[in-house]
Amino acid sequence: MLYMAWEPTPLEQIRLEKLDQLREAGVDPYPLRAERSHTIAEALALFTAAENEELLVIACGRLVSLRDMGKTIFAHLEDESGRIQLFFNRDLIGQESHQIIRKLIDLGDFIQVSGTLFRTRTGEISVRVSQWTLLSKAITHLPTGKEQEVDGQIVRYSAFANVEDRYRQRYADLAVNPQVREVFRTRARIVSLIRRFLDDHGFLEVETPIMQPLYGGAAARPFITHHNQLKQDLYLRIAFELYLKRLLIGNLERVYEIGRDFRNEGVDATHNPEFTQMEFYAAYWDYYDVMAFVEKMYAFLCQELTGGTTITYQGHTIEFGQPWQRLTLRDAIKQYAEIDYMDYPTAESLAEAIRDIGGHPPKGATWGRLIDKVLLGNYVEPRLIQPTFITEYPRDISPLAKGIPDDPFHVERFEYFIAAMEMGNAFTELNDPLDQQQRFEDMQRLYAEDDDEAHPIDEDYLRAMRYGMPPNGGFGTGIDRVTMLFTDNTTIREVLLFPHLRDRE
RNA sequence: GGGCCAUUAGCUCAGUUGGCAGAGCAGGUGACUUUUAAUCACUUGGUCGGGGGUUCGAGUCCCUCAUGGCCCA
Repeated sequence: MLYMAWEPTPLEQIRLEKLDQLREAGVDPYPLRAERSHTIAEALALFTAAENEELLVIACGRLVSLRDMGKTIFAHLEDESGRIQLFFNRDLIGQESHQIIRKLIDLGDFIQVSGTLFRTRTGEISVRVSQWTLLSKAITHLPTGKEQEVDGQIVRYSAFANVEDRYRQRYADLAVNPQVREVFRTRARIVSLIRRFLDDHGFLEVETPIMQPLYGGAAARPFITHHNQLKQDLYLRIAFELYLKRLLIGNLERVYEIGRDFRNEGVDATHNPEFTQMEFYAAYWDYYDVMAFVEKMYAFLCQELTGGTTITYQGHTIEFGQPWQRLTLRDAIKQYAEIDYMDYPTAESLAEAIRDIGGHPPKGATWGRLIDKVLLGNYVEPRLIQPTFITEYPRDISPLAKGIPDDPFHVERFEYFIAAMEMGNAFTELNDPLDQQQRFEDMQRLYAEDDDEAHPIDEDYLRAMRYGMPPNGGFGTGIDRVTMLFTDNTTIREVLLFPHLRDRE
C-alpha cells in the first residue's frame, strides 16, 4: 500500500487544536495507564441481576454517541463486550471537568469512567459518572454517523459502507461495524474448533516450510523469493502436501497443519494471493475413511457454531445432520451435462462434444482438464448446494492420488462441494514410489513448462517415498471458504482482515 | 484478457434536456436541569477519482488512465 504524507483535514485541524487545549488544561490526552473493574457486558449483567445502585464500576471504551443537554450530558460508551449509557452531571463532576467534556471531548475518543449504575427515567441502565479520564484522543473522526438501538438492533443512519474503503481501512471498518468484528470472531472459532476436533482424534499439529526450494502438491503458480546469503531462489509454498506426507514416512501417523498458502494467480471474489489452508494425512485410511471423517467434522463445526445441524447460506438451508450425497464425477457429469465422457476418450473428441452442448473448451486442454474445469466447473458445481462428495477423478490431473484397480482413467480422489463452492480436495494417497516417479514424468510430458500443472520433479520426495510410506488418506480445505460458508459471505475479502488490493495513488 | 457499472463534503447519497454544486448525519457557535437519530437557532466545509477533448458554458457529452464492484473467458 502507498502511504501519502498526512495533511490534516479541516476537521482534523479542529481536533489538533483541542489536543493543545487539553494539554493547556493539564489533561494528558494519551496517559500511560488505564484501569477497569468490569467490562460493559459484565457491568450490565451485574446490575440487571441485582438492581444495586451502590455498585461502583470503572469502565473503559470508545465514545459512540454524545448528547449535550446543558447541565447534563448523555453519551454511550462501547467496549468489545457491549455499550452502556453514561450520565454526566455538572454537580457531580465539577464545572471544569464538565466544560472539558463539552468543549474538548469528541466521538471516537477513548475514555475511562467510574460511577454507580442506575436506571434513567426511560429505564436505560446508565453509569452516573463521578470521575472520568481521557485515555486516547482521536484526531480523525470515525467514518460513521448517528445510530440508535431499537429492540437490541443497532440502526445506523450513515453507515461506513464503501467496500473499497472498508478493506483499505479495516481498522475503521472494525471500529464502527460490530457485525464485521463478529465475522472475525466466528473465523477464530472455526479455526479453534477444527484444531480441537483434529487434536481429539489423535492428529499432531505440525509446521512445515513456507519457503521451499521446490514447490508442489497443487496446480498453481508460485511466488518466488530469494535468500541473499545463500544465493538461493525459494518458492512460497502452494500446498503443504509433500512435506506432510514426508512425516508419515517418518512414522508420524496422523498429522495436520493450518497455515498460509501462496498462489500467484488472479484476485477475485474467491481468490486471494495468500489464503489459509488446512491439510491432514492419516495412515491406514483411504478416501472413504476421509469422507466419513469430514462429515463428522462438519457436523461438529455446525453443532458448536449454531447449536444445530443446519446453516442458512444465501437463502439456502444447508444440512449437516446426515451422510452427504456421494456421486462419481462421471455420473455427476452425465446427470448435469448429459455427457458420458467415457464415450470420448481423447481430448479432441471430448472438446468436440463440449462444443456440441454449447460449451467453450479452452485450447490445448487435456482430457482431465476438460472434465475438471469445463464439465465439472460449469455444469455440475453450480448445482451442488447440499454437501456433496464428487469422487473418482481423471488420472492426468491427479498425480498424487492412487489409481483405481483395473481403471486406467481414474484415481481415488474426491472434491467436496457445499453451496455451489468447491470446498476441498482429498485422495487415497499414492504411496508407490515407482508409480509416483512415473506420474511425475508423465506430468512433465503432458504439460508445458509454464502450465499450472507442470512442476519440477521433487527428487527428495521420491527418495523419502522409497523408504516406505504407509497407505494413507489425505485432505485439504480452505479455511477462508469454510468461514464464508458459516458467516454467509459471498466474497473471500469479507473473511480476510486485510485482503489484497492494488496500490492506490 | 473481454464486457458492463460505479467514483460528488469526513460518512451515506441526490444532482432533470449541458446553465450559479445540494441534503441528512458528522463538524463549529450558541440555547437547553434525565436525553434516546435529543431538540432549537445560526453556521463552516468541494481539485465533482486523475488527465485530455467538444462547447459560449461540462458533475452531466466524448477519449484516456486509475481504483473498486459485478459478469464472462
